[in-house]
Amino acid sequence: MTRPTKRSTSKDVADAAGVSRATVSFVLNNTPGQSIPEETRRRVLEAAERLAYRPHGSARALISGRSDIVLLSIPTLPVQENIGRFIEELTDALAVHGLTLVTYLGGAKSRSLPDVCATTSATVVLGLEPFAPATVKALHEAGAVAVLPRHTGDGAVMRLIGRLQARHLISRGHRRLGYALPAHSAFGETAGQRLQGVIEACVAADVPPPSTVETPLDVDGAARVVERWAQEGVTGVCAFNDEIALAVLAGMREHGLAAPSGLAVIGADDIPAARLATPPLTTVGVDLAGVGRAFADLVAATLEGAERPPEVFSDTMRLIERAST
Amino acid sequence: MTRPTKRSTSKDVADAAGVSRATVSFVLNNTPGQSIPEETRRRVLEAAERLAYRPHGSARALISGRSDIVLLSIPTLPVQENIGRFIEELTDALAVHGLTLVTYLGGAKSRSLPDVCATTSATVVLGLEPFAPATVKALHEAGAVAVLPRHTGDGAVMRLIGRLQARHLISRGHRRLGYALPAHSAFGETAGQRLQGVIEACVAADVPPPSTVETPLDVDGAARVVERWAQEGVTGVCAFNDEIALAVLAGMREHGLAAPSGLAVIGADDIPAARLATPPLTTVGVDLAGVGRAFADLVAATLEGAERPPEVFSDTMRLIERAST
DNA sequence: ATGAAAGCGCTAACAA
DNA sequence: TTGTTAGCGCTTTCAT
Repeated sequence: MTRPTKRSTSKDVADAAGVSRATVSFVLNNTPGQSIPEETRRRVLEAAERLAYRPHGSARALISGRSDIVLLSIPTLPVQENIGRFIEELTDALAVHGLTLVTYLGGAKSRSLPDVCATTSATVVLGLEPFAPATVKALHEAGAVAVLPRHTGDGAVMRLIGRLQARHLISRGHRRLGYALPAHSAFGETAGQRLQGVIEACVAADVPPPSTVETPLDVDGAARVVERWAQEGVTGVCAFNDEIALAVLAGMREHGLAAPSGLAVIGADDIPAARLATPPLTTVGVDLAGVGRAFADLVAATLEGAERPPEVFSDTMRLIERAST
Repeated sequence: MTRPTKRSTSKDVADAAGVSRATVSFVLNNTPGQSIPEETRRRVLEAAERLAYRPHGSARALISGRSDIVLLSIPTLPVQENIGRFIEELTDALAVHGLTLVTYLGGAKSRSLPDVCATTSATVVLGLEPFAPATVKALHEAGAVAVLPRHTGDGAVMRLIGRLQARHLISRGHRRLGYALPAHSAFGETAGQRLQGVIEACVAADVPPPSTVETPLDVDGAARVVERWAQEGVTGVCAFNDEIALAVLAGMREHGLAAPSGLAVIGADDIPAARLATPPLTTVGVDLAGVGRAFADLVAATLEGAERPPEVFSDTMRLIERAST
């Protein structure tokens, strides 16, 4: 069963079809500028099919100097349901360009990303946010042709999420806002960027900046945070994400508070549990599919040498109003 | 910036250290049976370090006939937070054996798994549940040396989850159970297996089998399901997973029912939102880290040729009792 | 229209 | 102890 069924090579196909390996290569790759008789072509194709021939990825990569592999690095924990949608869409969109996406989810003791890049022979390395310059350099030295994203405009997308949250609360008449930050920041820059967006919206509306508190994912901890906001006169809270918003809701319950009257709460990311919360959670949803497609185009453009490619990810998010605000 | 900084080769290192490529290879791989003078060894190591040399994965794979790559295939949607923990642990555990784990999240239009296996030159292909025999064959033909898991004992782990759920409810005195199945079964065999475990526990306790209903992830739909159970005299419900359990809770609220008095509810997977639900959700947690390590050992054993490797994943789950039951 | 041959970066016999 | 060499599977000139 673990029978390493000997893999068929281009030579096997050539022999089976009674031609040379070169001819096989020409046929299978549709190499332009070669006129192969229809009969030969058919024989080759048939033999390849019958032998379940698949070109050897390593050999191809070795000769062409670049593989068809795109490596997506996801640093750690925040693998939410939504990221799956994003990856799926990205996979499909990249497949159209003949690229194969695989994801590396580095654990704690895990090897460095450049190492992974080298052993997988990845041509492109993708991240959720830009890599540090030193990492970019190391990745190139490890064989990466392109490393993206480059400059997401200082987290423009993330800031936009924050702005959407705050503007909604402000438009509802809230003047004193709270911001629920993740407790143990495993979210990199993201948390700061979303918060920044909230602050920007406050400034624009001439409202004081939010009372920002790290909010743990347990009822008691969240209850203490809620209490503090109550003392400060906060009436509306933006949470870094839906999970934290759920914690805030749970903390409120401890004090007999209900949203939105006791405290208006808005989350971000639109996870499935948000719709099922009590009350249903207002949140900011992102069109992951759209982002995935845009990202794929960016990769393709970069690989083709476009020097200043689009990098447009706006128009991908919208406010989803539910009962919690 | 997309400067494809020319990658250094083993020849570069050899030149820099003033030795031959073979010597470089011996030193870097600690090839046994070679006595290299400390001085030479040092020079080679230093040169490799300075040039940021990393062996070319494709070249290695080509010559050795097998890469160090393990490909984990996750069919679709159910990428919950927890799977991230599992993957991370698996990554670390495999790294100890010198293996690199990457994940393939196939989208809709995406290429076939054997294709991905061939282009990535993966040596091992992993799935969350056993692959169909035809797929296994195709994967071997695509170059996979091992394809796992083989036979999870007909979903023994999944059945165990179901048994744990039902036994808990039964021990609480419930005699008429409900089972909340996912509405659009994107969960493959898993759903049926967990349900099977519930049925087994019912049989063992001489309780009628559960009233099984597909439960949508929205409040109204779930409310209808709850109503039906109420009519049937169901007093305790096992949900396929926590998300669905959350939906059941939401549906109950529509009828003014609270858990556990109105209906006892138990989920599975212990997602973060479970703890934050109203009331906090009793669930079955799986020690993902443990499963990850066990899986890694299985891979290593198989690669080393052990014909009937362990495949033990029991002792990895436990009941987490909270207020909903 | 097809075949022969070289070579991608690396490792491992085999020589020296 | 170190260097020379062949060859992994494939693509691609260059001859035929």
